[in-house]
Amino acid sequence: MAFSIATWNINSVRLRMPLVERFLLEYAPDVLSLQETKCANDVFPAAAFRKLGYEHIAINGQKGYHGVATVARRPIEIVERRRFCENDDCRHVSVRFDAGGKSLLLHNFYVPAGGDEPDPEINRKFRHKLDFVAEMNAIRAEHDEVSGSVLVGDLNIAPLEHDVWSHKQLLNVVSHTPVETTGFEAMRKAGGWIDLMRHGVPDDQKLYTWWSYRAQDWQASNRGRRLDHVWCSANLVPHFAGYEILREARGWERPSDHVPVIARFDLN
DNA sequence: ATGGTTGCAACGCAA
Repeated sequence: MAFSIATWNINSVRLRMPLVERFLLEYAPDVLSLQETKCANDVFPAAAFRKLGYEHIAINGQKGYHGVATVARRPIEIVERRRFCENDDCRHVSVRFDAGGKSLLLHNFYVPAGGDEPDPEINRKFRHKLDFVAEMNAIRAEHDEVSGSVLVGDLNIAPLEHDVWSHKQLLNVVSHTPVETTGFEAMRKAGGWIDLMRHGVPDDQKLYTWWSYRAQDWQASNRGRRLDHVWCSANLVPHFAGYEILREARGWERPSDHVPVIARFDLN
């Protein structure tokens, strides 16, 4: 049984609902996790998702900032909206659903961006980001014979050298500093998570999911970063059937600065 | 070396 999970930082779900519709109609993932929905739960465009066949919706939103949502064609059970760093930011929602005889736990994360100054002593947003990633150590890739875990989202860190357009030039830029990338990879491994976007892909192959709005021509300069991720528990790796970074979506009208990533699995 | 853009919401802040 084939199924697919997509993740996309949409940068305002209400503003970009036409792009979401286009994406769902063309690619029809079974499950879609969104980040930066930027709206409170009572104004989330649930009716539009239902009309597109995504009748099962788990949201954790707030007015104006952050916010995550997972929508699905199949029934999903909301598991948790976890708080991190003892504040009320809406940055996580987890759901459980059945797929091909297995019960899957799907975490959807929006990790703090961290501001511009990569010094936790003078930049509280960077401190918050480091603390948030440290707290993610509690999120483990739980699995047994009948269950598995997937973690997706905008994690706002590009961990490997070729996850950015220039390793050297970004070493002191928030998202690729050694303190971030080291803590990030340690957290991932401690949790038992597999980085599926690098599974079977050479480490020296460039992978980007985000291109800044500030470039004059994002396509020509191609100064991207891999900020969006798909992880899973080890027992799902044999069922992984490949993935796609939807680069073209960066060129759609009024785009998000992130593009969707679609991961495919085959169970049974 | 610097500044470049976008969204929210209604000013500057977050990204």
